[in-house]
Amino acid sequence: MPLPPIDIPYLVEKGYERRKCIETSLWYWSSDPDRVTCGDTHLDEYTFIGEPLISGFKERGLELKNNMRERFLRFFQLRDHAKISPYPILARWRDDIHLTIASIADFQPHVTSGLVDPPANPLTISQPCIRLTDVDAVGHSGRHLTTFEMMAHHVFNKPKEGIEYYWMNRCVELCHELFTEELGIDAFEITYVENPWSGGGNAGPAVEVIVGGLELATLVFMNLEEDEDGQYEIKGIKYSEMDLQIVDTGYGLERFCWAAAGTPTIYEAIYPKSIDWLKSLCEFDNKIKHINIQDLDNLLGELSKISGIMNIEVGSDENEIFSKLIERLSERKINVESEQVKELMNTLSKIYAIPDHLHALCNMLGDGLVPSNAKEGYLARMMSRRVMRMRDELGINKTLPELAEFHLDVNFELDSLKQTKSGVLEILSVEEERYAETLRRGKNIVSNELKKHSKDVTELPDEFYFQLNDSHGIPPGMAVQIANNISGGNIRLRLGFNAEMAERHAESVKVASKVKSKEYFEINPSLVETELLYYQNSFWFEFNARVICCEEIKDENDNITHAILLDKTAFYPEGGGQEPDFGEIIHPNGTSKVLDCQKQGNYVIHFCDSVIQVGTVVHGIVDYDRRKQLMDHHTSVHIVGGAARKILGPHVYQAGSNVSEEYGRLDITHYERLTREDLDEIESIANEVLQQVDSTTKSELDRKDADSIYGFDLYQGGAPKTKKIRILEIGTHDTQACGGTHHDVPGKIGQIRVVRSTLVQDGVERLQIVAGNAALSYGRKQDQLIRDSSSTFGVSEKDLPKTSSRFFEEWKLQRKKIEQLEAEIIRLRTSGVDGEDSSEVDGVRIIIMEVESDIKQMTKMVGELTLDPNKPTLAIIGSRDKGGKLLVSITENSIASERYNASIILQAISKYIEGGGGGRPTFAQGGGSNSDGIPSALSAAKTLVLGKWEDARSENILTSNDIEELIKVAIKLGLESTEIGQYTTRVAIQHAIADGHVDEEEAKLIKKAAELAGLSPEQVEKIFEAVSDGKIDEEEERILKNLLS
RNA sequence: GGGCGCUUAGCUCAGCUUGGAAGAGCGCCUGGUUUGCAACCAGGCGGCCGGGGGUUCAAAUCCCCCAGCGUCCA
Repeated sequence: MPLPPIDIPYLVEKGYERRKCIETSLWYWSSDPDRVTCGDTHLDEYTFIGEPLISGFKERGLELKNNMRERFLRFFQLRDHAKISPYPILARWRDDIHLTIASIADFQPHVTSGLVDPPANPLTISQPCIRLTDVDAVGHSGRHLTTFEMMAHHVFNKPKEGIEYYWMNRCVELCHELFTEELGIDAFEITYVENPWSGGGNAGPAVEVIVGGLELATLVFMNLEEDEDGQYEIKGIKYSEMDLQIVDTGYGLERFCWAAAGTPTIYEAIYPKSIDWLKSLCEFDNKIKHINIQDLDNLLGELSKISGIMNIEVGSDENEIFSKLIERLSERKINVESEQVKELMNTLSKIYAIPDHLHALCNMLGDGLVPSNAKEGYLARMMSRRVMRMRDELGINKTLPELAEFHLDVNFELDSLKQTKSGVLEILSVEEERYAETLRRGKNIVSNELKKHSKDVTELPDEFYFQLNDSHGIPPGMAVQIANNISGGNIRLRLGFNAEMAERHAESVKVASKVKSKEYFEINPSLVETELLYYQNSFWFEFNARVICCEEIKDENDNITHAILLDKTAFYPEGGGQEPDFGEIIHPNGTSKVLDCQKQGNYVIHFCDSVIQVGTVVHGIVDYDRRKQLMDHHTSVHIVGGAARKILGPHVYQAGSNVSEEYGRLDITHYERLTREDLDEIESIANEVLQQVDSTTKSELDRKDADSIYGFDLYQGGAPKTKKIRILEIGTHDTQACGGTHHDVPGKIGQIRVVRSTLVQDGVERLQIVAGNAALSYGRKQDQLIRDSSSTFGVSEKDLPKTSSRFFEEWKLQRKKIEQLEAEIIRLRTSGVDGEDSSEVDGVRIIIMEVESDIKQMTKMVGELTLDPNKPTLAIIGSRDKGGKLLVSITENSIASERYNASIILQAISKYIEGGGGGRPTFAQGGGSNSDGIPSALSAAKTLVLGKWEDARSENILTSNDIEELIKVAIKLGLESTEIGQYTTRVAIQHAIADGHVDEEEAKLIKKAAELAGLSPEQVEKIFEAVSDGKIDEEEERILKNLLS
């Protein structure tokens, strides 16, 4: 069933009525008898523009925000709410969102799930938030912001435990008092709209508080949780009541300020100095001079009123919006042209959006975020690029750090930031450089694309714009501008293109799959949870315990056969980046090796190589050397992390870590590459800590207390998921929540070396650390490397760098020398080919030879042979290299290239090496798998090109089949000759003699042979007559044999 | 987390569609020109075409895998 109607006796008392909105059909409460809408419809325009609804606030900007916030918080403090300091804007205590998007986000999921107590109850807070979903509307609508403060009062009721502070009625009462008594808003202007809220697995009735057409607050009464069998249904999802009943309110600080200022847009209320500054920087007055607008403020006010009720959404058609705007304006007797308004809005929207974006950016960076091309860091990059793009479009000649510095000075309380001002500016300066690089590359790509089109092209392919945007970060509008700058052309973007692109992106969005934690086997929940001895003392290595479960299992590691649970253990299971303990378990029937150790729920599973009887008491022994080394590395990781933060700045945050026996690995966020000097400094500080900090402090605190004592930098190892938090303090150097095992005395580590750093992701550097014994053996290994290398060179260790670079230089010189000599050999080889390898046919030099070179040298050779146009040459060379290589090359544009075709010749001869090949008519190469066929291939070439058909037959190198094939090729090439005629005739005669029979074809050939043999016409005729009867007698055979010789 | 693009000379990049002798511009070196510099002219040096597999006679080019970088979207 749907939620029941809301009953608010307090409002009834105050003369409010519950009515149904004629536009939205939502139920709302109002004390204005004439009201027919809920207040938040396209019929309700802002009533406060020029006539502030909240009185008594003359100031603007930061001061206005400060005073308004103070009024709000004090109001609730005076009514039994504890004031809570705002949480960070980066929601690092959560792993489902990057940014804090609402005040309630501070308490999710740990408090809202009931796991952890709230920091106070009831409480009030003003929480800075960032929401980037409507980023495109910022500056255009007059009210959208990406960054804002959500003021709130929260209550966490637990009726079952008798904890009940207040619920719906009192909440509305507080809200109503705040608006009417504290801020002096006319009750007639306020409507309360019922609109159930749901999200993130929770839901409940909710009331939107609309004042003067603007939603100033939302009061949510979260008392439902998602439940398939639940009795309530909201937006198709079923819910049931939960134990916790939460009052979740949200009051928009900036909207309060706007309602108090009555400025045309929200931006003028909160960023007035920035807007004035930007206007003067881009010479706004000059820009709008030609637009000829009489009363700008009036126009803007009306525009804002209209756009406030028009619900401008991203992707809606720009032209349609503007024509509607013009229509509405003319109804108000303001006559302007569409183009004028468009131009004005295009400029103003950027002037409005820049301070908003800078505010979000400074908030993020101020909280220690490092820009990146992935994850939360990308959000900062996106915002900074938006700012730079708008700045460039306005023609403002200021760097990003300059813009940010002004913004920080004017709109921020600097001491509230974690990051230093210079840190923020330095990071932005790096971002600006990277943006310039992206732009430069983009220009290159556009320019290359233009080369593909004619000069008067007016449209570029869609695919080009899509790719330029998605892969190279250049939006279509900018691409067009760049293109026109380069070509001076008249390229335009197709209408509706941007909307199409947004649609395309929407299509490609897929739902991310949830990762399930691994289950090794099903554990009976009645079994007692494992008592963790390693937390009681991290140097507890031997213990007695009782086996409570032994399960036979299969594992990748063949030696592991059984999973064993004990009632208590000193074996540390893999977790928090620390690898598991190994060791052995001694039991009455022998000793089992512990080869792996994992945690599942609250159980520690020991993976062993043999069975142990359930119920037996066993003695566990943890491998001390391994554990000591793991602790050396793990504690070192914390020490190095603290040292890096000291050296590099407060933005250094742990982005992951891994601890093994060989080394420790620590990923930290940082905005530029680390130098060896940086690493040396970090290393030095880390080692100082070993000297100076006598002992570490380990404690276990309630989440609520840990948050308030240490703050949220505590959770660098990941979002905490438990009620109790284990904390490791290393003096004043570093404090972290960590479930790993650690030294009590840091000095026991001995020494720490930061071996190297690598970039694992944009904005994340990985430090590799060795400590304790691993540091010692690392040093030894390094020494060994140097000893080995220097003994190879036969020099002392200190001469190694000098010697190795000398050797390297010499090696390069000698390699060059070898190449030169090889070239020389080729020249010699090719200049001396006039012997048996070379001959001449009708003015073309023919070179056919076998060489002992690879294909690269061969190509150089034929280059030498055929590049001279004064010496028309056909070169055919073969080599036995790699299954046989053949190369045919012909001097281009010469009589040789007219006569021969390299590709055809190559194909005719490459079959002798059982291969193939191809190429151009003047250059062809091929290879095969039978290098012994090279001589046959080359003599085939000789036969073909030199016409030595007789030699081929008599020398018996080629079979008659081969020769017949070659003859076909010769005819294809147009290389017919007397000898081909003679040869084919001879073959015909032989056939005739052999089978004692002559057919018509053979007869003709024999006649031709006779002619070519120089017989007189009479003799020829006689022979022809003799054989043309189809039979051959003895006399005729004698004549034919004569012919053959 | 997902999509797309890129990786070739010291630098910036063509070449890949359609496999067949690795290119251009800048820089560097030598020479010419010049009082000298810049500019110009001629010549030269400089490449495991990111790594690994595969297809093919033949791969910078086609296919698969990996890495790095970039970029858009979550």
